[in-house]
Amino acid sequence: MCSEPSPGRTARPGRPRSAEADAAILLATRQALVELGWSKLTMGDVATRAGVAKTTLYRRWAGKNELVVDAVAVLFDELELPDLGSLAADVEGVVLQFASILQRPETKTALMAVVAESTRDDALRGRIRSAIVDRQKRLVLIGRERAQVRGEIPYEADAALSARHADLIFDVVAGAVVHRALVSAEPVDREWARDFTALICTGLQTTT
Amino acid sequence: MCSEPSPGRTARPGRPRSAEADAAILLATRQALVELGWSKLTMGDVATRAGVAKTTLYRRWAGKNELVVDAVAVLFDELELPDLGSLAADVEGVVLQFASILQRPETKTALMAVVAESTRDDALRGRIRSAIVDRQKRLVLIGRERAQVRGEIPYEADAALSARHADLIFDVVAGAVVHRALVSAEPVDREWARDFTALICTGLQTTT
Amino acid sequence: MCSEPSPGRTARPGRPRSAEADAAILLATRQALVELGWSKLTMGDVATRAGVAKTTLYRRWAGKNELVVDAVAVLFDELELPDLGSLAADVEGVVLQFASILQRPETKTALMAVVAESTRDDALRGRIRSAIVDRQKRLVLIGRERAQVRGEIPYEADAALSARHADLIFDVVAGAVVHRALVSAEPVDREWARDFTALICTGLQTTT
Amino acid sequence: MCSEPSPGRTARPGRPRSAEADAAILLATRQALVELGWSKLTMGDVATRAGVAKTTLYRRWAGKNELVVDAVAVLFDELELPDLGSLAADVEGVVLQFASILQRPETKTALMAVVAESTRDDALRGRIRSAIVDRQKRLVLIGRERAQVRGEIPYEADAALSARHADLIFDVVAGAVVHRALVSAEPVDREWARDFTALICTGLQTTT
DNA sequence: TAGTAACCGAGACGGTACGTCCCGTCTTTCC
DNA sequence: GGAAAGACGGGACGTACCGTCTCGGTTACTA
Repeated sequence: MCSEPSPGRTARPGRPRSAEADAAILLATRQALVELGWSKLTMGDVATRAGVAKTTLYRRWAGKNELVVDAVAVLFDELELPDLGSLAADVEGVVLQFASILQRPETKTALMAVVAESTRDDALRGRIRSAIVDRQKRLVLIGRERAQVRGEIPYEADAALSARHADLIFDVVAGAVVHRALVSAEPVDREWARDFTALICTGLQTTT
Repeated sequence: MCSEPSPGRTARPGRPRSAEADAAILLATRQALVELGWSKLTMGDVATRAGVAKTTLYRRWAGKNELVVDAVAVLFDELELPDLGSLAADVEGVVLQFASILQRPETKTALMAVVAESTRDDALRGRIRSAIVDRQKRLVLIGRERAQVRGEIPYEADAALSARHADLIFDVVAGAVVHRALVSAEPVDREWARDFTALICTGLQTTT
Repeated sequence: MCSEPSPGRTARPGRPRSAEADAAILLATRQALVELGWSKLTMGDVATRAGVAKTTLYRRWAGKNELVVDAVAVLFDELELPDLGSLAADVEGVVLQFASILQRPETKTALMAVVAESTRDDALRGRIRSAIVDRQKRLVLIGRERAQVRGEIPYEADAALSARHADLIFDVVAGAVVHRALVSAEPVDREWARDFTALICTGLQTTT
Repeated sequence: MCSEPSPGRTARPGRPRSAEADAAILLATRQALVELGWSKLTMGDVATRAGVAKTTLYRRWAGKNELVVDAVAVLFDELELPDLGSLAADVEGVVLQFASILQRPETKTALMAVVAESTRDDALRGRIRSAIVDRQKRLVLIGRERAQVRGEIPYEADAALSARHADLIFDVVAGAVVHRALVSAEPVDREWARDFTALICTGLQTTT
């Protein structure tokens, strides 16, 4: 979760940290996010909800940002990309899946907040990237490879170009969904997903 | 800036609010954003920088969120859409312009933060929309009409469909740029803008 | 209270209002003292109650202390000392009269407060003395002279000694009543007044 | 000082309150009273002087009134009543002792102020009574008993009457000294003490 | 089976910022 | 041209959290 100093050498002296406390804290954090939102969430309140002392909390996380990233990250583990038979169907599927996570009150209030904080905190940005962003980007890579296998989009031999293209797709898809959901504050429903897919799929199939 | 209940009835009794104070506060807010970032910015500090009492601040803005939205909003006024001769060139141009605003330290740290807050505050969302978002959406409408005149994209007779399409384009363009700049934290340079334009322009020309 | 447009003769033009304002302010001050007490009374509130601008208030009084002294002072004008036939009866009478003023909520809360302030403000002390204290001390002088005429207490030829004695009596009587009423917070009723009179009257008749 | 709910059960969980902080705060309060007086004394300033956070102050005292009562109360602990051989000498002694405390700048500015506040705050009045007033009333009881032993004043068999008489004496003595010192603002010197003693001693010896 | 080291809860600590109230002063406009 | 209305710079309020620091006590490995 946080710091595993020596994964093989689990035998540190003294009493080990309570695994239950970890789970209770993360759960309490998500509940507090739902009820209070990011800005009203406090460490002390989370500690109380989790039935834990504040010190226990600070022993594991450096602050609110880190705690919330970890608390929200697990929600992105449920992302999958079932093969729906075509590039368009896959894009539509991933858009809807991503949207369903973004609509949850805990992610809605937390995601933009930690991103905002990360603009001035490199360590936090790294944590967000590994805990949240990469979990989504994985889907782009999978879907792209699958489309190449299907022959819907061409192979790109140059690895660098290929990565650049994947990043572009990721920013376009994730950015559009986030913007629709949080800035425009309109629903990301099947209809919008279809419109969006129609807009970018021709581009996906013709560019690199 | 705040509320002008009756624009014609300017004659309220008592001493009128200082217009200089307004300007000084907004300037001080932007400076503080640059130096401290969103989370370390405090109302008291802004007041001190502006040479103004804290009460003067609270008389005009309900809190940090509202103040920052107004302080940052003016930066988006500089957005223009010169006719660069083609749809692709226009898209590329607006992407780069938008990106240049987003790269400024004051917008970078503030924009995501207020969006995050707005997920739990409808009034704030409305303020963001009118002060910032709509100022950009205007460009989409202009560019779209211009492309229709050029014959690059078809006319859409149905006004509702047309508006839906414009909203989609806006979410895709703005979302992608914001995501690239703030979440992925990679530069939105001419190269990326070209790649992005290439990706979506075919879609723009064929859909709706 | 403040503006009476009632009589029909509204007297629109002209100068007045200034004399009314004085009375309205002092009345409002007493009402505020009753409702809020000394420490919660504010200049702005008094101005509002009096239907007067704060500036009008500050033009006449330097601050809360001075205002309250003047507002409360008039209450001491009603003090009288009817000749009750004997020294003891006169003492008892003055004790009860003084007590009845002290029991009023506006004096109760204000008197000790301005005295406390006066320990660090000589001008205020002078104002209290002339506006309040001397109004009470007058009764001691009258009662003493009357008792001398009756032959209950001896004449004192030495004016300085005489003044010293009068001051002593004043401090004992006023001090005891104030202490009973405000510090011990017990009622100064007829019974207590009789006990008090019994205690000091022999002393009064034998000393100086 | 504050509340010791169960003197035997000293083992409350958590970090105990700092006794040093208590002492530092009370000392700082007295110093601030001397330098600034009651009305200019602020909680924040006291905290700073004591090298303590404002919250630490508010954790122990509800406000300025309560704090000042406790800070000043200890000064009254030095009151004693040495047997000076006669009722008159004892009265004169206690008057001078009491006066010497009242002349101190910290008591002078604070005592009347908290009494004034206590007229609208029953809890505060109780605190003043137990922390300050009762400490002095003790002396009356001692001196009275001593005089009875000496045969200077008669025994009073009725306990209720006896208590009433003691209260009366206390109000007269304390009230006169306070009034002389704080309202008349004249010195309570040996001469005044002698005059005062002469005035009331005959009464003391003949009544009740 | 005794030590010992790190854990645990509770809660006080020095701080910072909050948003409000009131101060006493200063415009501005109206009557 | 005096006074209402009300904004102004300023200071203190009492509160909420911050992240740290004792406390007394518990837990589990190690000697």
